[in-house]
Amino acid sequence: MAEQRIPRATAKRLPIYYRYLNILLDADKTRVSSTELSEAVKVDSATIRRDFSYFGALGKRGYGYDVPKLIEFFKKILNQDQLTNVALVGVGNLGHALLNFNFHQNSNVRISAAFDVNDNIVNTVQSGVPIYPLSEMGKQLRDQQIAIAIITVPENTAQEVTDELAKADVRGILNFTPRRLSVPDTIRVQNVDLTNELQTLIYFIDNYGELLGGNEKSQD
Amino acid sequence: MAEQRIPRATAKRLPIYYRYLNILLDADKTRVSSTELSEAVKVDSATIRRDFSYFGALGKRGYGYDVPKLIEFFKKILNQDQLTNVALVGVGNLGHALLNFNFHQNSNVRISAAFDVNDNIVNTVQSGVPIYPLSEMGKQLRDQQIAIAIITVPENTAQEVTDELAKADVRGILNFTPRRLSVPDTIRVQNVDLTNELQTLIYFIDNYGELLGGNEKSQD
DNA sequence: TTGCCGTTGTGATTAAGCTAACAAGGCCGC
DNA sequence: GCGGCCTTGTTAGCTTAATCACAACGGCAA
Repeated sequence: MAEQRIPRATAKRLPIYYRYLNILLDADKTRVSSTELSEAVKVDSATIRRDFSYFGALGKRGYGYDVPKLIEFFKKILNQDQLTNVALVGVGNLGHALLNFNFHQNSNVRISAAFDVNDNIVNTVQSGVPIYPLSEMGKQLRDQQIAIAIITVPENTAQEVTDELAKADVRGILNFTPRRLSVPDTIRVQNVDLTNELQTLIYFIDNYGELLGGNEKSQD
Repeated sequence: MAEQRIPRATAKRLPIYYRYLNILLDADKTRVSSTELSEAVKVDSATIRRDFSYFGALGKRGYGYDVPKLIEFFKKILNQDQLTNVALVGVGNLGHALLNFNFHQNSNVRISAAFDVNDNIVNTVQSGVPIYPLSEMGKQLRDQQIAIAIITVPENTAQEVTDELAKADVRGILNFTPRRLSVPDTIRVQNVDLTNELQTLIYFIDNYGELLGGNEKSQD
């Protein structure tokens, strides 16, 4: 045990666990085993037990895990006990959809400010979120203490926008553009590349075929 | 060498390489080194060389790689030399955005059919794509020989829709819902969970901090 | 209280992936 | 045509992650 760092792979699974635990609680289930969890989230039960064990002994042998207790625990771990405000940069096609996307339903996150260059929407409120001109981005981010930005701008402006975000001391970027961003190492980038996902999927289908056995394992 | 199977991690990077190579070609660069590529796509140069080497000796020592040659090669590998039609299931908020999303700009993929339950849009054409009622899904998918589906339906209908897709012999699913789907092992699932991405990003920021060194490495 | 049963937590093993480092070998200037 | 230089292709070592398998241990019934 001894307070070691959580493996990256484990960290990526935490939100998945957290969400399913909440589903269980909604269904008034107060107890769950790693095997049962495994079925629902498609992660090997041993992996789940190991993941949990990084945080100490959360379960009881012969019994399983206490759902409310786990939820309380992960809520803190995942910072879900406080609201996180994020910014959206680029209110085009995809950006608009994200404004309407209900992040708040499943998590304690909301888009609290958006930025764009389009004069038709700048200084309006879209889906409850104020749209500011891009030129005010730095100021607003600092004033509102926003540390996370989602970027859905045209590919060719992505790096430029990123540089601005860096100046405003943003700490994390969720990047929907296909560009791989250059950032200082104070910033963490998470890429969501839709075209890539599709191409990868096509590749796997054409080349891995039925082989590789049950795909219960290894989604993504 | 000897015709082995491409590692999963490599496969996921192929579309990234492919895209950047096309950017190079557009800029009339006909030659590139692994080091140069490395900077652009944020992948270690040794990893790139290794990735390429799975496909044989594509480069020339002391020279680098021939861009057009690589593109031709990857185009075939990634099935980009022929159009891939995909279906969209669920034309709500996010679904609409995907209809407008220009997959075709960066890849030879297009959404050629969409399905929904909403009578207001069923049997209309949205963004150039015909919307069919969900009840016709099986028939249309078979008639149009569509093997890949994107699902952007409400979470609680996701599994149900998936089961229908399975019956229609779909081979791949790009899943935008937070549910982890159960599928027969003829189907490959790729999950895109936006809430998860954000939560993971938040977790990393709060817990990994500046440590971990340069983040040029290990995005996603 | 006792003993069986079920499920955890974890050591050991295997698998997958990344990166450093360098010999092999082609390019290019002279 | 020759020699130095550059960049590949690959071997080896290392790191991370997944999985197996089981002893430890708490719950629960009698």
